[in-house]
Amino acid sequence: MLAPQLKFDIEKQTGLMRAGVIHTPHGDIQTPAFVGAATRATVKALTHAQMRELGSQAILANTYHLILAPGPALIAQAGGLAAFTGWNGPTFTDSGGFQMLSLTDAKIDHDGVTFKSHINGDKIRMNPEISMQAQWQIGADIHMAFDQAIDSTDKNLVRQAMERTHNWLPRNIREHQHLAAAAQAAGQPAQFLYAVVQGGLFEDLRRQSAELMAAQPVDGFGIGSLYTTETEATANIIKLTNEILPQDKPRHLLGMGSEPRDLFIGAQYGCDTFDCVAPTRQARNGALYTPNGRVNIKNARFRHQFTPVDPDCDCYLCQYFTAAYLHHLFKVDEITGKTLASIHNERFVVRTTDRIRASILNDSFEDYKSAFLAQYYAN
RNA sequence: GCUGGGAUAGCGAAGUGGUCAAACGCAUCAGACUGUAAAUCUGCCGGCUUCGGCCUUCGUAGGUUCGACUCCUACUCCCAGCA
Repeated sequence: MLAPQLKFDIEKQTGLMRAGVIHTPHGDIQTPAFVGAATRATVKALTHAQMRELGSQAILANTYHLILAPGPALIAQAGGLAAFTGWNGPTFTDSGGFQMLSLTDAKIDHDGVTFKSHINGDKIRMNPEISMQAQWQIGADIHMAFDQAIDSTDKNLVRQAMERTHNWLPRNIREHQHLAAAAQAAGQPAQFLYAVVQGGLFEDLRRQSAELMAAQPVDGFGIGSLYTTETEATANIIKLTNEILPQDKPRHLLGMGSEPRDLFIGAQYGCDTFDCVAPTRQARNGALYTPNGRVNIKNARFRHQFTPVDPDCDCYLCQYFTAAYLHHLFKVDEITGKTLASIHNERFVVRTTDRIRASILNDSFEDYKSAFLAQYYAN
């Protein structure tokens, strides 16, 4: 019995760039799409209703965090992530690999990693099998293979992380196939696996990694460990990676989207989905995206601005509230301010990605890109 | 009226002879944030500055001392207790 494949239709392709639809068991994702970061099974400060209203199509939760609480078994009991959260739409999980980079207390070895819980000091052991099992219990539509994320310019370290990721890949796949077969036999919905390309900013390592990944029996690909501000180098890496990866499977650019130009770069060079914590994190800290660049709503100049943050924005914040009001909410630290700012930023990236999609479909991507970037980065 | 205690930068509060433009917290003013240990973190925070310093400050006015936010005197105001 062959496990079902993740269905991905490409509607239009221009060079590496494409617009398509990913069909998940919980609904379709029109791509390119921005996926909301819901690390602990919620997009911070936002309800699912708000996420839907601003046009979000999918969310991404984190296996490591859900292992800590409430535990994968409980989410399985609840019927899986989509049901547990009430989101009832397409979902992704990250594998826990990023926490090898983001958490200082992570001891990495050949088999996996041991985290020391920041909550109570518990040892949390993760490896490909544990991550796959946890992700199957959590039950997102799309899983990431357990990899090692790294942010370094030291080629030896980057190579080491890449080789570790490569060594872990067959274990991810084997465990995933095993769990997929069991689920299929039990009549449960399918879940899908993306393999993650590593190699930092080194072209030869990226090629090597992409070539290995391209040959795997997986449903799609993640592109990991790109955190640099060196835009051109990043663009080049994404491009050469996607030239190697098979065209008919979706690619997810992991964690990139702190800067709107990341979305353009990603889409232009063949990525279909993106996730990033920046829109919501920065929103909570008062940084709002506008077509003319980022603004800090806490700045004194907004105290008396009785017009919207962005008069042309169609989000709930800009439709109903002034910048002066949001400024006030931030100054007195009311939670509503964080919510409104998060709606605005999330809407901004979702809308921008939607427009990128539209521009691909009607052959105006270059025009849209240059106009957007010229305005956003004018100063 | 008496007896104690106290007055330090926007606020609160350390400092009790020199290393004090003055700890620390808050506020102010800015900055950062890329598969979220992030409602977090950083800088600034008397004035001027060629960023090396220079100048003016610790209720007010005097005094002691080489040197005072720190000791003495008087005054002003605040607080507590007693009348």
